[in-house]
Parts: sequence; C-alpha cells; structure tokens
Amino acid sequence: MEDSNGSGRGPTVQDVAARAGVSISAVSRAFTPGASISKKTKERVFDAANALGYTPNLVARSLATHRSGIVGLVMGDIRNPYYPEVVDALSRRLATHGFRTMLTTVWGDITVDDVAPSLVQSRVDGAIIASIADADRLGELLYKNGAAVMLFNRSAATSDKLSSVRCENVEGGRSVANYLLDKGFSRLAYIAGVEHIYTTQEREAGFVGRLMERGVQLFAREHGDYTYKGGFDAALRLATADTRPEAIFCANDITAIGAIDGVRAAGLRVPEDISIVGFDDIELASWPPYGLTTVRQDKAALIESCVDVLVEQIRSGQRTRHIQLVPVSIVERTSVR
Amino acid sequence: MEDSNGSGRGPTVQDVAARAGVSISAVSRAFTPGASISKKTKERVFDAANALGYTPNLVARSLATHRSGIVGLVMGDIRNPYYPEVVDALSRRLATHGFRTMLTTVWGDITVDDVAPSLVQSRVDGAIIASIADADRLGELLYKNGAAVMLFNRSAATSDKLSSVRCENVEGGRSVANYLLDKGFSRLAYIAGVEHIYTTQEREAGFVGRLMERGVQLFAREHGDYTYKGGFDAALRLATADTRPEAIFCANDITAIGAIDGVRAAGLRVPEDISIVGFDDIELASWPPYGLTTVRQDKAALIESCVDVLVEQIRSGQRTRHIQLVPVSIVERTSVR
DNA sequence: CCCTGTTTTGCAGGCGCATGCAACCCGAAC
DNA sequence: GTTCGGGTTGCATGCGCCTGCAAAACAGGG
Repeated sequence: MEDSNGSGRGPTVQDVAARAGVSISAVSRAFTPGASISKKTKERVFDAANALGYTPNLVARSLATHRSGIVGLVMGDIRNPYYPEVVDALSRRLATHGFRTMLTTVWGDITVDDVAPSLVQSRVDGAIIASIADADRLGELLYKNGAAVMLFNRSAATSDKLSSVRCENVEGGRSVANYLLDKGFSRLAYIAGVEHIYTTQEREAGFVGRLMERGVQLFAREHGDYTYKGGFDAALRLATADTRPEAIFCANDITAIGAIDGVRAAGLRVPEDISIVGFDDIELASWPPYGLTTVRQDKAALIESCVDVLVEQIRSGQRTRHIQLVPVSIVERTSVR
Repeated sequence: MEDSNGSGRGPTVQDVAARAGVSISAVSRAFTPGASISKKTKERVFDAANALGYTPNLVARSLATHRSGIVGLVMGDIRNPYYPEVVDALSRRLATHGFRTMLTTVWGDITVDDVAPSLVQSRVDGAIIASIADADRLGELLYKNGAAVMLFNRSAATSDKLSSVRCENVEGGRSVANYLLDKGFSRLAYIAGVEHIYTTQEREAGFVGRLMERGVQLFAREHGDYTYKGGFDAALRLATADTRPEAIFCANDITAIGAIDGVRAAGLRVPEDISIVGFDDIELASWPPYGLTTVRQDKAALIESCVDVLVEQIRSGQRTRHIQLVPVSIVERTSVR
C-alpha cells in the first residue's frame, strides 16, 4: 500500500485509473457489481486499488446515484430491554443487504421535530420507525421525501400509505383476557404504557374488549410508563388499595417485572395474592425471581420481515403499502396462580 | 410549499437561487452558519427555500467539504443492559454537536473485519469504539484513514495514538478486594467476562493484584461471558463445588445478577452463604430481588467527556492523544454479608 | 477475410453544494 | 465629491463518482 498522491486526502478513482492504465469509468465499474467490465481489466483495477489503498467514497457515490445507502432507525427509549436486541438485529440485517444504519432516539424532551431534519437532509433511503410519539407524522414526512418507510410494531393510525409489521397486539390482549377469565379471576386490572403509544392502546383494546364480550368490566387501570419504575409504582397503588385486583395485565414485560416487585414491596406475593401477565417475552421474563407469564411475539419474524420489505421497497422504488401481522402466543410461567 | 421542478427530485440550491433572484453561492451561504451574507438576502433565500420545500442535501455538502458529519458508533453486544443507555446518550450528545450516528455492532460472528470497510467507505469523521474484540486494530485503521477515534471504557493496549475515556477499572477491582477482605472473607472468586475484552482484564488485574498484596490467593476463577446465563452457570459451578467461595466478584453487573440467581438455583442464599459483588451499577442492580453491591462508575461523565473530546478533535483536526479516567466507588446494597 | 452482433471501453457531462477570488456596493471619513 | 475599507455578491471550479452514448474491440459465422 503506497502512500498518497500529495493532495493530503486518500486516493480516488483517478489515481487508481492512472496506475492501472485505464479510464476512470473502468475503475468505477470495477467497483460496481454487475457492471459491464471484463475480468482482465477488473483485476488490473483491483491490483492498482490495493497498491494505493483505495476505497470507494460512498459519499460521492451517493451523490451520483441519489441513493445514500443509509436507513434511519428511529427508536423510542431503548433502555426498555425489549429494544436492544431489536436494534442489533435490525442493523445487522440491514447490513447484510448493504445498508448502513443511522440511529436516532425519540423520547423525553427530544421529539420527532428535533430529529426529522437530520433524517431528511441525510437523504436516507428508508426508515424504520419504532415505538415513538408522532410516528405517523414522521413517517409521512419521510415518505413524502421519497424514503421507504416501515413502522415497526405499530401500524399507521392516521396514514393510509405507510407500511408496517407488528404482532397481533389486539389478539394478544384478547388471549390474556380469556386466559385470566378462564382461570376464574374476576377483578382484573390493566397497567398501561406510555399513553400515546400504539402498542399499549391496542393491547388494552383487545384486553378490555374481550372482557366486555365476556361480561366483565375492567376492575382498575393504572399507567406504568413502559418502565420498571412505572410498573412498580402502579402495582404498589393497586396492591395497597382497599380492594385489590386478583390479576394484572401489563402493557409490556418491563412494566410487568416492575409490577411484580411492586406487589412484593407491598408485602404481597405473586402469584398467590396477585397474578401478573406481561407482553413481549423479553429475556428477563424467564429469570427465576420473576418467571413472568407473558405474551410471546415472534421477534425474529418481525425483524426479518421488516427489513426485507423495506429493502425491497427501496430497491424497486415501489411504495405499495404492505402490512404484516405476526401471531402471538401465551407462555406460561409462574406469575399466574 | 410548492412542488418540484420537474426533475422528479427535490429542489436544489439552483431552484432556490432562481426563485430568490440570487446566486447559488448566496443560497449556500444562507445555510452555512457564520458565512458572509447580509441579513436581507438571507431572508429572501429562506423565504424561497420554504416556498419550495428546500432542504440542504447533506450528501452533497459532505462531498464538497470532505466532512461527512457522521460518527461511527461501534458497540459490542448491546443486549448487556449497560449499553442501551450509553448508546442513547452518546448519540444524543453527538446530535447536539451536529453529528449523526452510524451504529454498528461487533460480536458473535460479526468481526471488526466485517464492519471496517463500511466505516471507512462512509468516510466517518470520527468513531467511538466500545467493548469489542480487536478494538485497537479497528481504531488504528480508522485513525490512519483520518478519522478521530475514541475508545469507550477501554484503553489502547497495542496502540499509542488512540484516545480513550474509561473508568478506573483497576482501582475498582482493588477496592472490591479491599472491601471483601475487610469483611473478613478469605475464599474469593472471580467470574470473568469475555476473555479478550479489556474491562474484564483490568478489573481482574486490580482485584487479584490487591489480593496478592494482602497475601491472599484467588480461590477460584470462572468465566461468565458477560451475560446473565454466563454468570448463572459460573456461579452454579462455584456454588456446587466441594468447597465453595465465600464471595464472588463478577466482571460486570449482568454477570453478577446471573450469579445471584445461579447461587440461589443451587439452593444457597445470597448473601448468607455467598456474597456477590458486581461492576457498573446498572439499573437492575438496585431492584429488590438483587440489591447488588457493586462498583459504580460515573457513566454520565464518561459519555460527556467521550463525545466532547471526539468532537473537539474532529473540529480542530488535531489528533493529540487524550486519555481520561473517571473515578469509581462502591455502592453497598444487600448482596454482601 | 468480411460482416454482424456482442461485449468492453472511454468520453463527457452531471449529481448538489462549498469556496477562493475578484468585482461590487455602501457608508464613513476626508 | 472623492477615497478608502469592510462587508456582500457572483463566478468559476472542484469534490469523487456514475452513466448514457458512441466508438472500439472482440467473437463468431459464412
């Protein structure tokens, strides 16, 4: 690997072309899979490139091709243990398709309006938007700017163009209602997540809807913030009320875990005094102190389908709406009597 | 916001310039903070830009300025609960400085060699490299390619150029040794993390080194993989051995949490039968079932300093080595007798 | 060897923006 | 009114690469 060309910056197609004794186009084509170029010149180009330590400049390529090769990953609070795995898997799968991941988190005092400009100006080819406030609005904006958009684990409420993959949230809520009712419980509570977020709404709708169908009313409702502490505090309130629920359905697992500890902090036992059900089946759910009975979703399928559809839309330029639902199932552990 | 110019793509400086009746340079300068332009024309440009829905194209800007405005964030296994918060905070702080975050994870069957090309070809301005194998090699490579590099919570072992921020890992290990010895324990074990990773080595070195200084030998050593399950299994082995340790120091918190459950799974109690100490002070450490006594590091200081130094190096172009250590302290909970 | 059809090649222009330079404008000082 | 200087402006060129087009090279077939 020789050194530079005096410009101070790295070698470019020009340098490689000169050294290989070919035109600039040849170099370009050598690095473009499927381009029209003979094996022989391709090798000469590669040799020269190696000798010079040349690496294609993706910025320049992006400008010329109008494809940045970047996908924006817009997440909510990734401290929720459900997400790190998702982020990891999404970015890896994107990478296998040749896309790079630009990560952004939207929660707390950072809103969609804070991050949108960066996404738009970066000219991302696509975006995966997970559980955040105003997901639809951001999605629409990017869509309008030509990006392919996938909503992850939520569906567009106010838009009829955005594609999405999600699990059967409503059905999950319904199963839990059935499950709990069949166990003979009648005082059932729900601990919600962040109110404006899609998943908690659907899960609640399914849960409460099914309860009604079977003639029972929701006994109590708390909000849990989608955090451990939120679940903890909510459960504490429920557990120390005059009459307490027999079972609590939590909008997600981390809330449920907090709820278990909250119930215990109130001096009660899980499941003897209060049963608890979560949603997601994160790893923690299976840890001995918790043994959380919860709704499992096929995370792998969700992720796979999400990036595959996105990539396909980017490649083809088509933006036909694509909505995918993956089934859920209850996994029983020890948190329900 | 009127619509396009027929080209199918979004409006460019040209369109804005035409509409505002100024030159292209004027438009460019209007969007360049600190550029030489009068207030009046700036306003005219902005008006035209708004009317057209113009947004600067960062790809083109990057090409022209030779600055991508992107920082690569290279993480290990972010499913370790220590990291999500770090990722979130780093990317947000980078954003406040005007940098976008390109996330990559390196662990399992993805190695540094798999991700390096993407980082280099993307022409990232800088990179933050956390706990991964071959961090030094990746760092050197990017450094050689002109990027500013910060090692996060590790120091360069084989390089004398790379900057880093980390906590006092050795000192932390030493404190734990002192703490446990002072409690009167003598059979002490260490559960290591992923062997080739820096933090576990330093923590062990400090721990074992101090033990030796005080005349006691490490009673047992296991490896825990830096995961819950790794800690669980390791502790199970230790707890079911013929003679078992009185206390176990784990390379990080998630391992320690696993170890607590592992000890319990062996039918023993924590801390009555075996005491356990972790390292990191993640949120889980404070949950009631665990109450993990652990070494706290000032994560916020680490993060702040990491991106500030990085940004400064990018801005100035200087690459003087900068090594920062942040102190640690033991927080006592209930996992030690 | 000529002709035709198929690669392969190079040229030139373009992607959207930044910036050095020289021309320009304007107000202030003389 | 003239001169001077600083702030503005536009021009032209370049960033590194892609790609449509036409010319060139090649491979067969007759």
